[in-house]
Amino acid sequence: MQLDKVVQYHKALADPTRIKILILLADGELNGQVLAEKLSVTPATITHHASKLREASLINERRDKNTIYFSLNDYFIKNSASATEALIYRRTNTKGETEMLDEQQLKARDAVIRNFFTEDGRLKHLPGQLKKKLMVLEHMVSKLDKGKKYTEPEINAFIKTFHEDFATIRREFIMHQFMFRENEIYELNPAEMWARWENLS
Amino acid sequence: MQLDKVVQYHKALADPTRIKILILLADGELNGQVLAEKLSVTPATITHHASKLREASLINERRDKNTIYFSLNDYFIKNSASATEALIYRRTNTKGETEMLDEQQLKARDAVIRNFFTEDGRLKHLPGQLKKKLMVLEHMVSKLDKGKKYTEPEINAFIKTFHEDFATIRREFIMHQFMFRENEIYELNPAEMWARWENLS
DNA sequence: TATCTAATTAGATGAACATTAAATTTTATT
DNA sequence: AATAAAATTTAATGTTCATCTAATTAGATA
Repeated sequence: MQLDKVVQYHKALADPTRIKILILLADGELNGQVLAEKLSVTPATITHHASKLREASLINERRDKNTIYFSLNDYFIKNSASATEALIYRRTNTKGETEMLDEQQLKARDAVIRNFFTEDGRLKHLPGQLKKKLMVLEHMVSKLDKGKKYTEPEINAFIKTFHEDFATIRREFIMHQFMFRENEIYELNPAEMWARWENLS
Repeated sequence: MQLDKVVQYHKALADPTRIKILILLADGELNGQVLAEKLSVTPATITHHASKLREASLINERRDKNTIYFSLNDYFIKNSASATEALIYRRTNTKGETEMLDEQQLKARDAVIRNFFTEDGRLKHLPGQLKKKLMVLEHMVSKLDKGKKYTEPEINAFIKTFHEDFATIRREFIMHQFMFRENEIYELNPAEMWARWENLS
């Protein structure tokens, strides 16, 4: 269940030492000893915090000889927050207010789809802007069957009908929780798809 | 220091029971007993969690006779996350991606304003949709002087130039933190107004 | 005033967790 | 093979915290 993920993410950020680590890493990668020095704690403490940050996908690690350098996983930091929101405001838009803005939103989405896909339905490239990217991902994922389980090669093949770089896009599917992965099997997130980017805004 | 605030906010969300409370409140206000019942905990536990959520400004409370009803503080839930980001990445927006959607957002806002106000600037009614409501509230509040202090009758009179139901709208101002109230004196929230709903999207 | 209901407080318990020192592991260097 | 450097693990300690029960407070009603 995704509740655990959200809790885990916030736990990771619910400690001053860990926040300070992230702030330090925002200026560039650092190794454990240096972090320990700067924060006046022992290396063991850094190891401890690093594992929590790693489990929440907030940092990356790179080994060079004996030394492990930590760096921010900007991507997750920027996007995990919206997962909380999406969890809290899960329900679809209940009130029947279908006014102009909604129509414009629909138009905007169509424009984005037309803009980022070719006539024969191939993806040109992933949008940089979060909201547009979500629209694009949602468009692709909407072609999958709800409830059906897919193997990784199947998912790869599916994505390749849109774009060569299946690895990146597959990662985006997971990261934005359009899909779940459980022991090598992929499945669509049962939540309403449209609610995703509409509720974010 | 703002680090504490950020840590406090994430601590508030770093517990499954509290997340569940927020999810329940997303469907509308509930009192302590009902929450306790739905979550299979004692009322004392709810009191405990409510105080944490309150300290992080994630919920509002309303008293009716013996009963206290809790509701979401949507505004804080949506915006506190970006405070974390701002703390970690002190620098401003680097990417120059100014594409179509932003322009459409501006157009959309204008459309909402035109839609909910008459030609002579009166408010027809408050939108039900959060985003639109924020636009409408911001539009009104932008006519007030930043830094100036207002008495309650002054605020009421001001609101009545837009709409008869000053009580509701005044409450909305406070609830969505466009204004502060401190011993019967009202004042504009010094935060940038535009940042408010733009950051939501 | 007495009574009812909802909420809060106080104190207790057990689990989770941040931190450290000391021992161990990993990887590279001589 | 021996040594050095960085990271990790282990075990211990003290703190924070979620939860409960029982007692108390606050507000409303009869």
